[in-house]
Amino acid sequence: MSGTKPTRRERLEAREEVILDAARKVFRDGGYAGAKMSDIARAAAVAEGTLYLYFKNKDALLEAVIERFYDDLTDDAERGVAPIEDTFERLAFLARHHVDRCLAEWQLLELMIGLYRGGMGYDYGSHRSLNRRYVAIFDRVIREGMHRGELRDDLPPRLLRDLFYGTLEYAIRTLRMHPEETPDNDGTVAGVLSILRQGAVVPGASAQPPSEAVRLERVADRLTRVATRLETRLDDVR
Amino acid sequence: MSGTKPTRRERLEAREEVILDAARKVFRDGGYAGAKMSDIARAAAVAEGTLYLYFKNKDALLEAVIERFYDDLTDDAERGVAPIEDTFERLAFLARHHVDRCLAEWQLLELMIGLYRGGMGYDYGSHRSLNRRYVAIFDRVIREGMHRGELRDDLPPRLLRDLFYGTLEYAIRTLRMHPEETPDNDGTVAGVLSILRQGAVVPGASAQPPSEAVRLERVADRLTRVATRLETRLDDVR
DNA sequence: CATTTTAAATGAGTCAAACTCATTTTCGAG
DNA sequence: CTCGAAAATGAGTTTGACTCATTTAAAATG
Repeated sequence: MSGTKPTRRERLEAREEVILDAARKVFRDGGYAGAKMSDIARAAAVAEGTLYLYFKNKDALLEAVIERFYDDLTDDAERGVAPIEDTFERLAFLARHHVDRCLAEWQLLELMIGLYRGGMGYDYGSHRSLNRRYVAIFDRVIREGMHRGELRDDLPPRLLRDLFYGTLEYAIRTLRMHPEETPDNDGTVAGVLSILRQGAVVPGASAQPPSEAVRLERVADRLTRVATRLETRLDDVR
Repeated sequence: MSGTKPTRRERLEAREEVILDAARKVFRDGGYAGAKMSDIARAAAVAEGTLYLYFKNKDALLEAVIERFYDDLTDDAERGVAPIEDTFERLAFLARHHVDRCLAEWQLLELMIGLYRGGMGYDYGSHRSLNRRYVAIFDRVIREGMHRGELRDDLPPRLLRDLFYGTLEYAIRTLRMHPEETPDNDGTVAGVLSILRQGAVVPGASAQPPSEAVRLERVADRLTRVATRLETRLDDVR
């Protein structure tokens, strides 16, 4: 790799990266209005006009930045969920992941929401597809949970999604707004899960004194999981 | 009232109202970037410079508009909750009210979120106190519900608040983003309440936990379903 | 290797919109 | 009616996004 002269295309892509990185930083700590195109150009060591060769305008540049953020978020979520078996552990991971990442770069998140500030004839399309891919991970977990009989299947997944991400993002916003209070992300995540558990779970799966009924249900859980494993194996065989 | 010549102070306040009304309209259907100060001035039948006698700058004007929106929202919520006795009916009212109002003027809502777009050294203070007053209504309902023994009191009200408003606002955003799907506000509201009900209610206070016999039957059902799944798979393989 | 052609980069210049301020208008008190 | 202060005005300034004629670098050609 080193030693080979980069092709034209490679040079262009590298420069785009540089610009995106610079823009991300400037947007992150300046906000939309605070981020001047001239600042971004300087940070990327590029002339101002050059920015417009790579991105139509300031909005398009911000959108590209957000697209990258979203992509990273999605990839990491996907990788993180993959090895986890239990539905609730999966949800716990997704919640943690979302909160941690969004807190780390919450400015970008707010910017993203702000991008779609009314009117301005904006094209939601690209954001929609990003969101769809991210949210698909959650949906898959939910669907599988329902299929395994661990989750109530009379609730639309859409509602669960709104509840899950809505609660988390609202909590993040609340948190950023009252910085004097101690964060307690764990508390938030645990709380959401607790409500989901006792609110979206097939009745009986909760703690309590482990009655015979509950034990039976746990056995059923285990059998369900075994079945899932078998199914996976069968898929492999084929 | 009519016939009396307005005092100087009254005239000033009236003019401020006019400006605020104009600004609200222009912001609402132009968005932040789309709303030009000159448009607002024209809509208020006032010179551009005059705007700056009443509001320090564009941001301050937007903030004032939002403050009014929030105030109205709060007053109506307060009035609406007052005569209702039952905790869940109160929550249902608050949810409905929030969704309806926010959908009607969602542009303002997004603008509000957007106002606090990073950096720009903005003072969250005023928004915080607005939010506090609005949210206090919800908190009161929750606290009373806990006191009456209708709600679990091991959950922090803050979490319930994040869940309630977070879910609703996320749902609203989802809705605005996918206009092809049918709205179904009722569904959303009902869903949130259902989850709250079965997730935040003291067990036994409302729906009794199912009897052991019922649970056994459910377990049997689940096992049957598992078996069916396995059989299907095996058939596929063969 | 020299030359032509084509792509990429530049930054001075344009333009639009937020904001300022010297001037004018309005209005009430004396 | 007159004067002074408060309020309003809009032409002018400033700022920052965006354009485009020109320059520079790279690739193709012979």
